[in-house]
Amino acid sequence: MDSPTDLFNDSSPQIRAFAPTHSSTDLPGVHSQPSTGRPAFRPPGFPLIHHLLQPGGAPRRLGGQLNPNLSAHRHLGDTDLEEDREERDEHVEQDIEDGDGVMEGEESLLMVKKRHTDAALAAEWSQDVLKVKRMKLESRARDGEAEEGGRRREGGREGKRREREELKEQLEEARERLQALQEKVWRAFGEKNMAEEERKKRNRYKEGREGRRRGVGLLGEEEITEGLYDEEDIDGGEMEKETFSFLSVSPFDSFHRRKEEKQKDKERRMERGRGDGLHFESVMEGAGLWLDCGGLIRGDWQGGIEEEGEEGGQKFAQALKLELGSAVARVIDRVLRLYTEMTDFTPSSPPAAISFLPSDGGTDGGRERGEWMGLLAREEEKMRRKEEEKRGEQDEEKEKQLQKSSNGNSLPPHRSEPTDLGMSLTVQRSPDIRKAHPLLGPPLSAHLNPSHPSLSLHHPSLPRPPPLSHPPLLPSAPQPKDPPSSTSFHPSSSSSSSSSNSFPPPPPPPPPPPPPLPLPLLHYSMQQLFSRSLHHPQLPHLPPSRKDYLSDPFLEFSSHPSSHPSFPPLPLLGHLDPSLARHAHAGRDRERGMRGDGGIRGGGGLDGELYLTAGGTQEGLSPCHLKKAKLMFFYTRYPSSNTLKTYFPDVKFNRCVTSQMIKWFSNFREFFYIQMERFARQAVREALNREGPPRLGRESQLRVGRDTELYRILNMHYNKSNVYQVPERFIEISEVALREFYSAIWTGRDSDPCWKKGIYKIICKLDSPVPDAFRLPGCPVG
DNA sequence: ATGGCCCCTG
DNA sequence: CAGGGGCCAT
Repeated sequence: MDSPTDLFNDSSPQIRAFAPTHSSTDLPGVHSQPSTGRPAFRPPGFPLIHHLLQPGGAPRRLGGQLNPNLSAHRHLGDTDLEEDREERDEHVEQDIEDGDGVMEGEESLLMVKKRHTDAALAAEWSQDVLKVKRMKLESRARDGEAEEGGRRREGGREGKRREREELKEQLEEARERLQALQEKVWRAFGEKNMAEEERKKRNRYKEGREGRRRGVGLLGEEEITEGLYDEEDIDGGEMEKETFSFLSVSPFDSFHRRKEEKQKDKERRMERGRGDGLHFESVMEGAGLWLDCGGLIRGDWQGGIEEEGEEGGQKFAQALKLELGSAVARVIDRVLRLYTEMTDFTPSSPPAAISFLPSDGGTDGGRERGEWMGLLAREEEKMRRKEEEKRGEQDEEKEKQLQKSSNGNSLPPHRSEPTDLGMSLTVQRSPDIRKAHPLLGPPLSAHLNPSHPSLSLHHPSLPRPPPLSHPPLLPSAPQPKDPPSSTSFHPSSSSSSSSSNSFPPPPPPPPPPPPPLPLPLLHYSMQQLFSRSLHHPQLPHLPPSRKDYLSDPFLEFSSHPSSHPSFPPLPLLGHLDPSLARHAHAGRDRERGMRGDGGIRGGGGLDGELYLTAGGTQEGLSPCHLKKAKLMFFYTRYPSSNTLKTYFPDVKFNRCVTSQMIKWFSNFREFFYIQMERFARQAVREALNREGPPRLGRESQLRVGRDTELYRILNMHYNKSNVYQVPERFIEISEVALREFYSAIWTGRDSDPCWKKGIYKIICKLDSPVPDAFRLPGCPVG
């Protein structure tokens, strides 16, 4: 996984160390492998915090008297960590051999762990830190004394022993505290939700920092050591490792016998040293020594192995602790910086970075991740805060959108299609057959024919000006139909003409009717608003994108050989009506968004339908897809499943979806043929009623001009919003179907139960290619 | 047996 | 427009 930790090479070992894997190699005995050429008492690579994270872990062999509690918590370490550590500090290992290092490790552990405790624990922890610091000071003083004692052996044996005992007591106390903290941590982890955890972590972190600062007041060298590693990440990493090794108990496991001896010796010395006062001089000496611990600890530690190895180890451990504390902080800061930089560069949800953060307070995983979380508490917090902010913003936006969409749902319903159909049907029954059926009457054809050429010339798409340059042209464009002429001869002029007038002119089109599906509408509204909010600011920059996503495909489409330019460019639509423009923009935005994976996307539609989808493709079909399918029906009445897949790239096709879409087209055809049959029968009746030779005006009458009722009905059904120009090809095919039906009815073939199949075959062959614009996801037009 | 289509119904 | 039944081809 790509995490900022990868950028920080020195940190990676620790990350691995936190891995929950426990292998037999973690056993104490395995740690000292001859191949490594390391001393047998080489400390294991147990992460400092590991045992904290695994409270229930199987206790290992007791690691000697010094760390009974710790050993109880001991858990198998991580082989990787061990390996990494093998390549590094040896002095640490030796120092760990001395049990005194455990305390230091515990402190570090606490420092890390404190981030997982709640505020109260944090306070407690601060106290602990102070206490440990004091212990450090004391031990330092003792160390100094010990060094001096090395020179003047004769004195202070008893004092030493006393010191040791004190140290031991303190250590025990620290361990107890640690245990308590650990328990609290577990409880907190189990009970608190993530938000609380994060908040508390922040508080804890603050407190920890404060505690550290306070500690600095006592131990000035901490600051200095921090400075040491300010520029040296490697050193910091080493220090981190050392810290972890301090916690590890394996040295005790491996050499518990030796430790016992040492412990006894220590106690003896402690008792000895008790009598000796702590000299400030020695303290300073020790401090000075620790100042150099970054690089010289080794020698110091080597000295520690000797008679006073415990003391030296203690000193070393303390120094290490100090440096580790600061180094860890540095590491964290550095990682944080790196991480924040990364996140800054990828503001839109850096998955990798986020993934590395255990954002979800998982129980088990959270524990294991917890260590690293602790180390990276700061980064994590920042990241989480960022994420939270992002989420909060998104949620806010979603809520807003939902609200808006809910408001949008309350849009007034618009004229329903059944009304038109019903009107046409009533017209059909009207006594004036000529009016009701423009296809039949000679006067109708006479009127229609002359009007047609002019109508075709008026197609707005043909002389379409550059989208943005000539908005004024739009109003006249969409519907070439001439209202007066149509009304003059159109059947049921009163009702149908009014209705026909209402649908053709897009310039001030009535608000599109809300789709019958409330849920999709909701999604749509949200999506639409989302798109709008996202891209409205981009409107000034639209020209290029518009060209990429809209104009080009539609120009292609317009120049399609099989069809006249029937799809007005979206920019034009935008000028036609703000609402249409909005739809167009939404659709375009959607299309753009759909191309990307993972983005919120959905089918946005003219009638306002969008689906929020999680993946790159949509599981279900949205009203937008239905609309698109209807528009596609203008070109293909019998699309294959492959065709559908080609033109619905944003749909994740499965059996259900495919069958549903096939069913759509089946329904489209059904409606289409029903209308054809109906008008064909009407024409037949009219022709019969005319008493004249039906052939006379049949060819001219059986046509589907843009000014005919049949056209209006079809347009209403497949292009309800009338945003698209119905392809001329579709009109031609409609005429073919109408004539076929008329012919079949006229000749009485309709008596055959399968008489329609022949017509179906004919129409099936008349499918024309779908414009490439439909290959884009979403609706080609709002 | 399966899938596609048509037809009918709600 | 969806669902169910029937038919037909594979």
